Amino acid sequence: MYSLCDTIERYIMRLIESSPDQVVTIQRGKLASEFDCAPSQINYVLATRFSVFRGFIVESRRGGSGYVRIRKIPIDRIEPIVAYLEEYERQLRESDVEDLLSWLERENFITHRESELMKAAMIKALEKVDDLGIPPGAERNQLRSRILREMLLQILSWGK
Amino acid sequence: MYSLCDTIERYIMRLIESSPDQVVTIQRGKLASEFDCAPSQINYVLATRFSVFRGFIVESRRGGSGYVRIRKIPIDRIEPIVAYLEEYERQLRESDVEDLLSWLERENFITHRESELMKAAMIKALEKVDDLGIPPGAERNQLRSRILREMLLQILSWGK
DNA sequence: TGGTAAATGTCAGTGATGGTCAAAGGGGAC
DNA sequence: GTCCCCTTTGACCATCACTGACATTTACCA
Repeated sequence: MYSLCDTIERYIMRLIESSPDQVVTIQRGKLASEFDCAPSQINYVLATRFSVFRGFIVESRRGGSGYVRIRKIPIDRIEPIVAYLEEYERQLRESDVEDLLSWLERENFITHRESELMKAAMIKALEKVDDLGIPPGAERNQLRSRILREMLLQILSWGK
Repeated sequence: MYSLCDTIERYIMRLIESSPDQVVTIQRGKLASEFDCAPSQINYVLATRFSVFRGFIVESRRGGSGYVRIRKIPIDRIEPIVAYLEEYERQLRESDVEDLLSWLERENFITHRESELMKAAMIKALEKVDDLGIPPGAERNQLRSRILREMLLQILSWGK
């Protein structure tokens, strides 16, 4: 039932976890031929599974001796996250929210239950509010951001 | 006389019961062709027989290697929440929210932190959303109600 | 200096899933 | 027979995985 995408994700994740610095450097072409897939498939995995909202930073270099480096972001303070969110407020999609929450959960800022609660408020509750005059799109994403912002500030006040 | 709906229900139920974790993962298309019916029939079965109110959680993923996962949840003493949920579908003032949350907390349905999170989403976040075209009053109360509803459903799925 | 080989990035397109909703179908109570 | 509620279907939509053509960047060497 696992897709190739899932398999590659778990492979990279294992590499990172077994690294002392939570960093791994790979070569896109080599990895692609190991898994017998198109090189761009690796980019897809990186984009969907190792995004900033999931707590990773991906750097790369092209050309001769090029590489892709995936780094797990260490967080011990949550303020930078709030700042980051305020900067990108207008572009916060549902999937970004989900990714961020699972990151916060993984880092023990919030419990699984708290994550589920927040998801309910920011995703489920906003799925069908057209009748309240809140159509899908920018406006709804902004409302979502407001709710997230307040909840994060609440979490911030707890400390870790 | 069993309907197709009943047959599929019992089939899924057997799968769940014979699973150690009370979880089963299926593919909508495959199941539909096994029972030689429209795929949406599966959705109907899920919606009518495996709802939260009957003690199940259904997750799914679309696209290639998509799936539908049905999980049985332990439910215990959740009737008061359901009752509240159905009664207060309409509108909720801030004070209503406060009252409900302190009750839920007192009854150990939620923790203090969870209560604070919910307050952040339903009170603080909705204090200044005029610029998003959501003026104070009925409309905002309805939005608050939607958020509460989804969060309560989430709590309900946890049991106690 | 400039050209070439070797990497990675981007993006739109395709196929495979599952979701939604309105409308048709069917069986029992009366 | 009629009505009503539950079932069942089909058309259409949304999402996800994956690919391939093409673009961009870099190192190295003549």
